[in-house]
Amino acid sequence: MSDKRTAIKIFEEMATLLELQGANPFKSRAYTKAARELQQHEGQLSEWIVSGAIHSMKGIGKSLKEKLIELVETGKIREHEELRASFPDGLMEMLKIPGLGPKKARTLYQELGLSNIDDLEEACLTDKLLPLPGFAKKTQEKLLQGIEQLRMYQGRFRLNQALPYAKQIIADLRAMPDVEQVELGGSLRRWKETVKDLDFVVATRNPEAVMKAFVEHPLKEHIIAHGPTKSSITLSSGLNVDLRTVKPEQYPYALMHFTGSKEHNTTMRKRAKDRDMKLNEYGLFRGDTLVECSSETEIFAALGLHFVPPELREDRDEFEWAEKADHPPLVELSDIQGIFHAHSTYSDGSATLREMAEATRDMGLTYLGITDHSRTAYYAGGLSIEEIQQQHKEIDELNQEWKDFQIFKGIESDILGDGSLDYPEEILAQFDFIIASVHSQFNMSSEEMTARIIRAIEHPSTTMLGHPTGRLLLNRDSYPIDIYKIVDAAIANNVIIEINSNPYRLDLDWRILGYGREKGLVVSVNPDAHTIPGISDIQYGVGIARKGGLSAKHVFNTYDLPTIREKLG
DNA sequence: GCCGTTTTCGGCCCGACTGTTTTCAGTCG
Repeated sequence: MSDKRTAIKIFEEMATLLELQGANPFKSRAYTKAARELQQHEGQLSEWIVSGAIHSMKGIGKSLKEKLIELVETGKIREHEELRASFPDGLMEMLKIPGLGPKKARTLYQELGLSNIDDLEEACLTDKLLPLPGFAKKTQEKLLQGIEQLRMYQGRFRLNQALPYAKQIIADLRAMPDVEQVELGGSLRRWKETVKDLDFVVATRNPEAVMKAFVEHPLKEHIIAHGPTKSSITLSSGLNVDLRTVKPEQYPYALMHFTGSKEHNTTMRKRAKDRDMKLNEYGLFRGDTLVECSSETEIFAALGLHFVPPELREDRDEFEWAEKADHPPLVELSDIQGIFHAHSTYSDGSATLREMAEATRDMGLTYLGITDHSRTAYYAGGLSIEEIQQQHKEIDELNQEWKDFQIFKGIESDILGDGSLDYPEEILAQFDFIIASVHSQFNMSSEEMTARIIRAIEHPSTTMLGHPTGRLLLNRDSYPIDIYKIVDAAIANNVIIEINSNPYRLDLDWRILGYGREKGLVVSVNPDAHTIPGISDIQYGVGIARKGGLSAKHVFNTYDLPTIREKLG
C-alpha cells in the first residue's frame, strides 16, 4: 500500500478509536478532516514531506505533521498502535451495525466485554443488555435488526439497484394530493456509485397525511422511524428510504440540505456564518429574518455562488468552481454522439453485430465502436485471427448500408502479463481503434501492475485504456495501482481512458477525474455493453463524468462522426 | 487537534427521532 493510503487509513481509524475512547469529539474530527485533506492531494506522503507541500495542507498542524513524518520514517505511528491495542478489532466491525455508535459500543465492551458481532447477537438474544444504563428491550431488538441487515445486504446498493426504487417511490409520492413538490435528494441525487439509502424531500401543507401514507408504502418491510416531519422505512429489498417533509416555502432550503454531502453542507453553513447568516433545512436567515429564495439557485446566489449541480456537492472543489462565472456546463447524456466498447456474439455478447449496430442507431447515435474480446480471453470467446478477418468483412458490408452511421473496427485487447497487447503488429494495424484492458493476473505489486499498464498505454496501437482499476463495486477492490501515474502516462501518449459505465464498475473513479481534467486527460464514456439494454448504461457513466466535473469537450464520444473518422483515421 | 482581520484561547454546523429517561444522550445524516 502506498504511504498516502496507509496514512489515510490510519487517520480514519484513529478518528474512530478516539470516539470509542470518549476523547474530545473535535480531536476525532480533526483526524477525519486530515484524512480527507490527504485524499485531495495527488502524489505520495514522502514526496510531500520532502517538498514541503505538507506544510500548506489544511487541517494538518504540528501534531499531525509529526505523526506523518513518524509514519514515513518508521512505517507506523506509535500513538495509533497504542490506541489500536486498547480495543479489540471486532469492536470496529460492531460500529458498522446501524444504530450502534461509539458510545454504546464502548459501554458494551467495558461492561459486558462484548467485542464482536456474534457475541453481541448472543447477548441481545439472552437479555444481557437490559441491566446497562441506556439500554432496554427496544435497543436490543434494534441491534438484532441492525445485525441482520448488515449481514444480509452489506448495507449498500449500486446505482442500478437503487434507481428503479427511487423512480417508483417518487412517482407514488407525486401522485399524492397533499404533495406539492417532491424530489430525490441524498447520495443518489449526487450520483454516488453506491448508496446506503434513498432520501426524499416533500413540500406539503399536510405532513401527517403524507407521512402516514409513506410509512405504509407497498414496498415497505418495516418502519424504522415515524415522526411528524421525518420518517424512515426499510424496503423488502433491504434498502432504507428516508422521507422529510417541509412547508412549501421551505422546500428549496430543505432540498439543498438533503442533497449535499455532510461535508458540503458543513462548508455551506460556514459560508453562511461568515456572511452573518445562518443556513439550515428551514431557510437562510440573517438574524431572525428569512433571506427569501425560491430555488436552490437563489440560495447559492445569496452565498456568492453560481448553481452547483447536485453531482458536485461533495466539498471537493465545487466552491472554487461555482465562484467563477464562466465555467462550462457539465456534459449531458444528449451530448453523446456514439459509443465505443461493446461486445457481440463474436465473443461473449448476446446480440449480433447487426443487432447491436441497429440498436445503437435507433438511440439516435451515429457510431458504434465494436470491441469483442481478444484471443487470450478464451473464457470470453476471444477472437482468433481468422474470426477477426470474418468480423471485419461483415463490418465492411454493414457500413455500406448507412451514410449517417458507422461501425468502427475495434478490439478489447487483453493487456498480457508483461504489458504487451494480444496480437502481432500486422493484425493490430487492421483495427480502427484498440481498447487495452487487464483481465487476468491481478496479483501483482502496485509497481509491477502500474508498469504493466503503462507499457500497454505506450504501445502505438493503443487508443483507449479499458476499466483502468478493475474494481467491481461491492464485490472486488481495485488491483493495486498508481492511478495518477496511469493518468499521466495516458495524457503523455494521447491515450483516452474510458469511464466504464457498467454500474458494477464505474471505472475510472470520479474522484480522479478532476486531476485528469486539469492535466488534459480525454475520457470516453463507454457502455461495455454485452447486451442491447447494456448500451443504455452510458447514462451511469455520463453521471460519473459530471460528478468528476467534466464538460463535453473532455469526453471523446461527444465528438460527431466526421470528427471521430478524422481522429481514428 | 486545528485555527486566527474575533489570532495563542476558545471556539469548532445544525437539527430530527428514538429510547431512555423525566430533561437528555446517542445516533444519524
